[in-house]
Amino acid sequence: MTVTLADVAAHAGVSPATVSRVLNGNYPVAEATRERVLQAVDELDYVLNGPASSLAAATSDLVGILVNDIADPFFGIIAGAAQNAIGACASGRAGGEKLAVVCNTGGSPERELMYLTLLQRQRAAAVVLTGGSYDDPEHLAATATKLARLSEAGTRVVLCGRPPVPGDATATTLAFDNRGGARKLTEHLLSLGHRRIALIMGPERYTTTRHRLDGHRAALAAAGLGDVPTVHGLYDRASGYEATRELLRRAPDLTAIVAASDTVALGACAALRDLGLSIPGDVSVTGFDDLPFAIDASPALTTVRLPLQDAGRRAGLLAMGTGDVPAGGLTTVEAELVVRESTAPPRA
Amino acid sequence: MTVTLADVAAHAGVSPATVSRVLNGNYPVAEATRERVLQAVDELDYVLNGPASSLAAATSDLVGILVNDIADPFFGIIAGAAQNAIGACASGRAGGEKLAVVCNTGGSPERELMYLTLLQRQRAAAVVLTGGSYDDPEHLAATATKLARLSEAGTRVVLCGRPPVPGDATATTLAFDNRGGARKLTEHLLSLGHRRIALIMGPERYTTTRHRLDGHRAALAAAGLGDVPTVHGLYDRASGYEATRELLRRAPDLTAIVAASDTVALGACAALRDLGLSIPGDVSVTGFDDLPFAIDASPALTTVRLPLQDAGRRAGLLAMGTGDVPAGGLTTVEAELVVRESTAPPRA
DNA sequence: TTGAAAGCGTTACCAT
DNA sequence: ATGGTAACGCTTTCAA
Repeated sequence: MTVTLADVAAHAGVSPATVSRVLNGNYPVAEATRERVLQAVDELDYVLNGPASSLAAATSDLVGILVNDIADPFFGIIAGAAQNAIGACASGRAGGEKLAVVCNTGGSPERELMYLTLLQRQRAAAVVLTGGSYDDPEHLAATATKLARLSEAGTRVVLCGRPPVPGDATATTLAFDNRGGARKLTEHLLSLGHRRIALIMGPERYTTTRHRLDGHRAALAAAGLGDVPTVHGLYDRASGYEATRELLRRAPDLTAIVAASDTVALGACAALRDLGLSIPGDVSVTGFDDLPFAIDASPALTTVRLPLQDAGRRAGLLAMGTGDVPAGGLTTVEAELVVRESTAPPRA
Repeated sequence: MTVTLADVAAHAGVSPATVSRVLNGNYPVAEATRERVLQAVDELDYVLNGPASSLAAATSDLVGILVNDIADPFFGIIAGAAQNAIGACASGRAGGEKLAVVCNTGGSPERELMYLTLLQRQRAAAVVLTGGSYDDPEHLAATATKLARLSEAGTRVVLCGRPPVPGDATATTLAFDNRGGARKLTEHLLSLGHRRIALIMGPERYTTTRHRLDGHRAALAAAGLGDVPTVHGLYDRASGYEATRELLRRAPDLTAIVAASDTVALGACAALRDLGLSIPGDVSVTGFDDLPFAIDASPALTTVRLPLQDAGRRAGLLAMGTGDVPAGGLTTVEAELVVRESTAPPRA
């Protein structure tokens, strides 16, 4: 029925082993034989049987990239960059192509574990976890265990913008400086003269949320300010919308709002619009580079994308183990918040 | 080293065959045996070997969802919906999960074919193609052939918002009415009084671009208007930005611009901002529901999401072959453009 | 209801 | 440089 490697071998007048070697390009094969085999492959329209190959080799060419929300461009950019980087790693099996795929956890710990199990089942070559994680001891332990199993089985683990796993040295970690980023962002707002600032943060039990909150508070404390109005929500547009209305109800005289992400900021802007507040002027929202008040829209976009793509590229390369690993093994890039500063003027 | 099915069998005091049956839940197994096996699985922390399973069964639980641009929320929403739908198909027992993954083609025909080959190699259970395709005879033929091969090999093929493949009856098609949508959108702008309209379209050789262009022209012709300023670009933000500057250079008195997608519209707005044109007032941009001039922001969001999610849900279900297929076998949903009407007033 | 055994298509080791 | 051939771990008839 379907064409097998043996068929190709017969057609080319060589042994299956030789065909395998040609396809994988790992062992030396005479140029003449090589061409004959390749031609046979072409003529028979042969496609390697992945499962069989993976079974025999005890590894597959699948790379899973886990994201919290596939509808959020933030993760899209990271995932795309990682996918490109991985695709560029033309090394390994037949054709060298890795199958880089994106898995959407929806921010659910259960789904995350499910995907990890599914990838483990596939004997994935690597898994890349992106974004913060739910800061629950039980889930953290379960994840740590699962990642350890994956490592043992030969799957490379990469953490991108996600805190390192406590007792694990095998995972490659690409950390974002959420705390430092949040601090700088807040300092920036303060330097612009803002004093009545509010925060729309992510879910309370998220690692990124905690770290950023630390940073915000540090900056505020240094400026002699105490706690500011804060609302916790999801990293989505609806949360930004609701949070903003809630914040302005509680503190109508705000001059600046910090949103947890671009998508959240979009919702915040929609709320301001609905409330009849213009932007800029009455209230500034920081966190998104595509809004009217962002002075340097184009440069900002570049600024945002470069570090992220670079992060993705590195994550991809590290995932493949082909190199370029900084000496420390741990890279820190600017927090996303930092590169999205808004320079909107305070109200008065 | 790693735990195998045989190990589980030994631990449970049954044969490998029985373990397999329990795991797949396809054959009747005595309840007592079943529990014993499940317990052994648990105790040994056994994870099925996907490749081996796929090899023996000649099929895998992998479902590939191909998108043109993973950083575009439009595709993110579709992909997420499809993934949810597929995940919800908990057909069997602990082994019933499908591995729904997203592949980013970047709009490149070559990458699309590469991913299809990679999925074919994996003996994927299904592939879902989303969005328009490059309208080149050679590429179309290559894709058609590849999809035919996939079908033959037992992989279900679903086209979501993508034109049907000419000589193919096996693929499930979920079509978007791009032509009708574009027509209605244009009519809407005309009914608001706009006469100086410009178009930012996608790549010229894209199927969706052609169909939409047809619709726009039909509406314009019916209103006694001839060709309007038109620029072709990619479906991304930068294109929207450049195209808008170009259009306003050519026709400074425009009152409305139709963008090819939300992302393109974002770029258009950035350009207007940089040119010192306020929104709304001087120029209206249609195509995005998150901008200040969109009157009914929240309802619009709902309106947008429901049909898309529904589309995704159906695509997923069809992909799994579990049902709910409309009698005709072919479903038509509103074009994305239609549900994103803007009601911004014309300039004067 | 359960067990035994024959594949499934590659890879990799061992010869040659 | 190439061929022969055991694995690889599971599914699935066929028997019992």
